[in-house]
Amino acid sequence: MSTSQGSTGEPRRSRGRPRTPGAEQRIIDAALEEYGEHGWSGFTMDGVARRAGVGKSTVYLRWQDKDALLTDAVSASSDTLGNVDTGSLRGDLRALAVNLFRHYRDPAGWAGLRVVIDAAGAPEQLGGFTQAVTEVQVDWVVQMAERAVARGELAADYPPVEMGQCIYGSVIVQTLTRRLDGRTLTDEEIETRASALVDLVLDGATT
Amino acid sequence: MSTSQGSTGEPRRSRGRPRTPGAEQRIIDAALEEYGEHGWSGFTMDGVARRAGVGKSTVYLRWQDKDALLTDAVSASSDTLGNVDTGSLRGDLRALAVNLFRHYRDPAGWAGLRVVIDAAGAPEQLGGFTQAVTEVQVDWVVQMAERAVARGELAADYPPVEMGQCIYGSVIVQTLTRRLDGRTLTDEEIETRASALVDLVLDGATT
Amino acid sequence: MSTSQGSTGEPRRSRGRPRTPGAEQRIIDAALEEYGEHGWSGFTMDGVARRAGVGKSTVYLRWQDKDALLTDAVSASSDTLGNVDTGSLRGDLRALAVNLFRHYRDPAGWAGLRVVIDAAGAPEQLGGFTQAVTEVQVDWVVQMAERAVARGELAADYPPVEMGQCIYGSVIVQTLTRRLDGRTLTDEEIETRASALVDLVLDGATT
Amino acid sequence: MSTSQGSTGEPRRSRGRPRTPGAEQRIIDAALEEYGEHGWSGFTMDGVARRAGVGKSTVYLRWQDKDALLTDAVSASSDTLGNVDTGSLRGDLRALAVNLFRHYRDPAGWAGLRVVIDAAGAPEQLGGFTQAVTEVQVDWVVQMAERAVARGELAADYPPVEMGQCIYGSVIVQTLTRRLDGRTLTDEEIETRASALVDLVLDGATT
DNA sequence: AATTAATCGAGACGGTACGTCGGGTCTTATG
DNA sequence: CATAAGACCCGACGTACCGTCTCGATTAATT
Repeated sequence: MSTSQGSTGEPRRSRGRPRTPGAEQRIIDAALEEYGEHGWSGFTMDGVARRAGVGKSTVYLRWQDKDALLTDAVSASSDTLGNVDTGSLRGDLRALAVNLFRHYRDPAGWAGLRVVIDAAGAPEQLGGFTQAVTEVQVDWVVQMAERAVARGELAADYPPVEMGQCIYGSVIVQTLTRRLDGRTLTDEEIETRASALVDLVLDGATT
Repeated sequence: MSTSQGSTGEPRRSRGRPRTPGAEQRIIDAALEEYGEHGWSGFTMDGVARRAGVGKSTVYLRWQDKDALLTDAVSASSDTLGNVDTGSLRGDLRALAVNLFRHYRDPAGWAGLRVVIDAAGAPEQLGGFTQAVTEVQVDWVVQMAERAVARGELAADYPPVEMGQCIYGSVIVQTLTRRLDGRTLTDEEIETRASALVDLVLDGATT
Repeated sequence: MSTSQGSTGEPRRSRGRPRTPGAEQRIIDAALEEYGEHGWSGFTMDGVARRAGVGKSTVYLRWQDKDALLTDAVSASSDTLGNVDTGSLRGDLRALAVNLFRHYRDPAGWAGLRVVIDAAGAPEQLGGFTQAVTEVQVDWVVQMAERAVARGELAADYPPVEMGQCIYGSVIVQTLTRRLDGRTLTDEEIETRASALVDLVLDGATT
Repeated sequence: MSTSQGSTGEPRRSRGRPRTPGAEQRIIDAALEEYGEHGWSGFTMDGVARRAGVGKSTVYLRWQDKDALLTDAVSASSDTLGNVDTGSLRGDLRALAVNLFRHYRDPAGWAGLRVVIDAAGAPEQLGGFTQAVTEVQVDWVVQMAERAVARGELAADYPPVEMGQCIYGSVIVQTLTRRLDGRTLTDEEIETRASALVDLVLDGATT
């Protein structure tokens, strides 16, 4: 997901001094912390560099600009949200919803949402990123649904994409609403809401 | 929704030169156009003032800062989204979903979403606004559901807030995804998706 | 000599807010002080702006870059060096030499010399400036010599430009040499050296 | 004159890879060319290293910093300026003046002047260098004068230092002025000016 | 009619952050 | 070991924008 290097396991060593190993991660961590503390306006490249104990040029050597850094920092923390397999569709969806609630509860996850919105507003520049974040998350639901179909829990012709969108979107809206009064959801609330959400999506409102 | 003055139809004339009548609207239009063309990073107050043919002080006389202007410009276009009454719950929800899709399809509505995200990230500053935008939209669903309960379409104990969150959120996620490849949804697609979404919410996935 | 405005007494008022009157001078003073304290490497635009109590944009609104500011600041302090008229050629030249010695003794004057050297190295960019500083100073000697010719002190056909170059140059070289051991010339030394210099130029070495 | 190592012809071989033979000279040449083309502001160590086809560390291995490199590059070409003996004082001085004119005409010599100015501005760091360049040059005049005294051309009590300063300084000022219009002196002009200068210094203006 | 006061366009102002660049140091793989 | 390459930290550069301010010029409502 990183902008800075291809994932091809190229063992080729370049000539000069190699890039400091820990720097990448230290910068990303610093970026998330800075964003969490100061919000978007107050998120400074100088601040990130200082907190990471790194020169600004070291940051700009790896990321093109502020957006690219935040983008990368943010997508690093949303990779494993959907890696669940509880044996039942309802269980899988509940676990996913809980993970999503927790992810968007903390500033890093929230920052990701901000970046996604930006990216969608300027798709020619950041298009690839949003795909990585958004569609991947919807995809997990598709995989869960396929397992459910294989188990006979779900009709084969049911399009699961809409379910994913509902769950993903509902979590966002609820987090949005909940952040307004300055507080965030407790773990118990998250469990309750996740169950209600999944029940609605699976059983419908008119049952 | 304007920040600058109460809506009380006060006919009282102040002493000095009255504010130029068209200015308010010209500025809002300019703001939406600038945002639509350049996105957030590229949306500058100087740019808005120049495009509106107005001095910067004229803008700052009416809005406190950049956020307030964008907020106002944006929320002016989202007031009537839920004013529908088709006689059936399914029809109401479909109409609402269609309106939401259309709203978030153009840059003005999209900008609103960004402002909401920002506001939620800094609730102490912009909290009031997000309430106006977010909860109001969910509220419409509540009213629709109440009418449906009165008509006997829906069980009285069913909590409609989740339905609103699902619909609202799903539209957001779908718009997000759709903006990625540089194109937006056609009206036909919107109709199809709105129906599918409402069916899912009303009937559930496991029917 | 200022880069920022023509000297034509144009009473025409421009439209916006007029430039703060004292700013120009405050910035120049700050520049000379900063240069005097920290030298060239250590002479910072941020430092100048801060010391002058002024934003950086205010500085860059008036001067194109660092060089232009230092150039202007420096040439402002060398305008009256040759305004002397003692009644005799020898007296005039002595007064000029004393003034030059004193001028190059303090950091502001010295900075001017550096700028002149730079300018001569890149004449396409700063050519006009060096003329203002260098040739004007030589010119003073020409005027002194003309007065001397009118008084009958000097042969009419004697080219005075060489005299000016000798005096100007000798002061530079002596100041150069003297700054090496970390100390500068006292006023008495200046008087002595000025006399010796003028005597040499007027009477020659082989008298 | 190199900063990096004594000139003692030590035939002792050190242990590792020997220094690339041509590097020293290639770097010096590159430095002079870079200075000649871009002037002081535009003279960068990266540029020198690249032009010399050498790593930056190779440069810093031999010279302590930018000043040291330029200093060295520059002083290599000013060693033999005063090695003249024509048999008469007037002839010696003329030859010296001609050499000086020629020296300061090309960028290398000019760069030396710039370095001298810098050095005088920060004597604690570069003091030794300026002495080497400045006083040595004045010294030549002293030696010429001593020979002249021995020949009976000059009164024994006449202080020759002032003569040297006059000649040295006048050449600088004239070169300064001449570089302004983008052109430099021709050899004929140099001869003429050298003669006029020496005549002034030897015979005085009031003869 | 004269006065008063709010608003207007324009643009300078003090700040702050941007992304770039250069200096001088450090750390590798390669001779 | 020395070298070449180039990443590293630092800090200044010149630019852009924010939100404020100060002008002269309008434009009513009030004297």
